[in-house]
Amino acid sequence: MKTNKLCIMRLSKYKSALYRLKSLGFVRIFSDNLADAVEVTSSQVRKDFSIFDISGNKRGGYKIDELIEKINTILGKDELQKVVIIGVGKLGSALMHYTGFEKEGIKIVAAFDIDALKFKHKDKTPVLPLAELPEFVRKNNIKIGIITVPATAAQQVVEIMLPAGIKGVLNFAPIQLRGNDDCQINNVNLEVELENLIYFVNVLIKTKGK
Amino acid sequence: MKTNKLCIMRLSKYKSALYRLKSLGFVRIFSDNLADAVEVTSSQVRKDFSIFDISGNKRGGYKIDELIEKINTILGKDELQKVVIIGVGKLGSALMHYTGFEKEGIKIVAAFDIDALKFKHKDKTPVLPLAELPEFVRKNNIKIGIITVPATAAQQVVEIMLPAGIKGVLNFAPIQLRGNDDCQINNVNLEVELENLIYFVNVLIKTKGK
DNA sequence: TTACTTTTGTGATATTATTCACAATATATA
DNA sequence: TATATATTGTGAATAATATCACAAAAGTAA
Ligand SMILES: NC(=O)c1ccc[n+]([C@@H]2O[C@H](COP(=O)([O-])OP(=O)(O)OC[C@H]3O[C@@H](n4cnc5c(N)ncnc54)[C@H](O)[C@@H]3O)[C@@H](O)[C@H]2O)c1
Ligand SMILES: NC(=O)c1ccc[n+]([C@@H]2O[C@H](COP(=O)([O-])OP(=O)(O)OC[C@H]3O[C@@H](n4cnc5c(N)ncnc54)[C@H](O)[C@@H]3O)[C@@H](O)[C@H]2O)c1
Repeated sequence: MKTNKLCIMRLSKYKSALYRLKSLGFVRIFSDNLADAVEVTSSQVRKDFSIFDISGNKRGGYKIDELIEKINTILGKDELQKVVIIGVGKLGSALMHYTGFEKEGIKIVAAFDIDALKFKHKDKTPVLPLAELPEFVRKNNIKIGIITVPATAAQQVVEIMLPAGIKGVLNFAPIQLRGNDDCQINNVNLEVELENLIYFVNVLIKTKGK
Repeated sequence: MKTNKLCIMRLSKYKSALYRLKSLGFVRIFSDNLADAVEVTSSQVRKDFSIFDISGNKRGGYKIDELIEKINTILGKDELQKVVIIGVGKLGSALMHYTGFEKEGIKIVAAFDIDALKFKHKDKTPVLPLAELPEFVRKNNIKIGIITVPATAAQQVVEIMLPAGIKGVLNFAPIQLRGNDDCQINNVNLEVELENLIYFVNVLIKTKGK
């Protein structure tokens, strides 16, 4: 089964579009509609589905509920995903208090910091000393961590997370982190995102003549 | 000149690596070193440079300062980029008070909201009523906006930004926004990023046998 | 039932991105 | 100076990804 990152990202987007379409009263959907919603071609949608043996009905399209179910299974969303955050600063606390992840079955169960002023042992989502991370992660069988510490601290945080058993990291520090074969590290680099946008806006302005 | 999004993103990453290498005392650099820093192949690095007619010295590599300069020119970073934020909630204010963008020549000059409690007319980076956005954007010749409003409000915010002259949008609301030919909309969808990570972690765990 | 229409599912094809591989050449060395 | 060596720059080859295009199936209508 050939899969790639972009294809998996599209599956997420299809799902999100499906929830929206469902809430609008749709029960069945065609590859065309989904394509419009996610801004890809309809053959892209069908090809993606075909990779995962998702099939619909010729002429009848796809049943939204079944489709959501199937995509969730593929994405591994059968059970609640527990996630920890390391670094409870501006960005870390925004993410920590964001409720939008829960509807996707993602729950932030704890956060960690080295600044004693941030500790909140008794909160619903506690903020704990970084030193307690390994034990917490092992006890609660956590696989995923979000890094929102300064760039200078990020690699050293990874070195603590790996032996603790973390298998996936979403890193917001603007630095390329090194994992190992047992751990997938994805980076969200907002500086890079903004620079990219600026480049294409400049191209746009130039080609359109202001 | 053929360019694509990934290539531009790599340029940003090269630049960021170059700053780091420079601060470590390096003056010249080889495609190999950059490749390591950004985790791509050295031929990828050279190919990217070749697309933009960036050339080094056979056997002598590239001079870091010149390289940074050239990349900045390509990325359109000759002058300070002024950016506005719409939606001063948890995420919006984290971004607004983040100082890391300034070292990249990106300055958040104002933010907008509809909640009167958020307004800060006198702050260094003011928070203004959304209604004032068109005038502010025109007067200050702003081209880039960051959207951090709830998904339900995001499209309507775009409709206000487009006629005001915004040419590039970085959208954090988990919804596919529609722009037009005059405006580039890039999405940062953290739900999708997390789901993607979860997928690949599951694959990893399965293939490695726990 | 039959004819007609719509939409899927997927090989074949086209496009795009990456890597290979090596001639050209700048630098270092003796 | 000549020789050896490392590194670039880039076409050609390969790999990855997306689109095309159409037969097959399923629904609709008469
Ligand atoms: N704030 C933003 O909007 C934004 C935007 C883009 C990127 N980032 C990146 O995200 C990261 C966090 O940014 P921020 O603005 O929230 O920073 P911040 O300074 O507000 O917060 C950083 C937090 O990390 C904690 N910390 C420091 N070292 C630690 C360690 N070794 N272990 C655990 N915790 C540690 C600090 O105590 C602090 O609470 C940075 O790498 C930044 O570059 C932030
Ligand atoms: N907080 C996070 O960590 C996080 C993570 C992922 C995605 N997001 C997305 O980012 C967006 C913002 O999230 P948040 O947690 O900061 O939300 P929030 O509720 O804390 O803030 C939203 C802000 O937008 C303002 N607003 C609402 N409608 C507006 C309008 N029409 N014009 C201008 N301002 C308006 C509100 O007054 C509020 O200040 C949401 O779309 C959310 O889904 C947030």
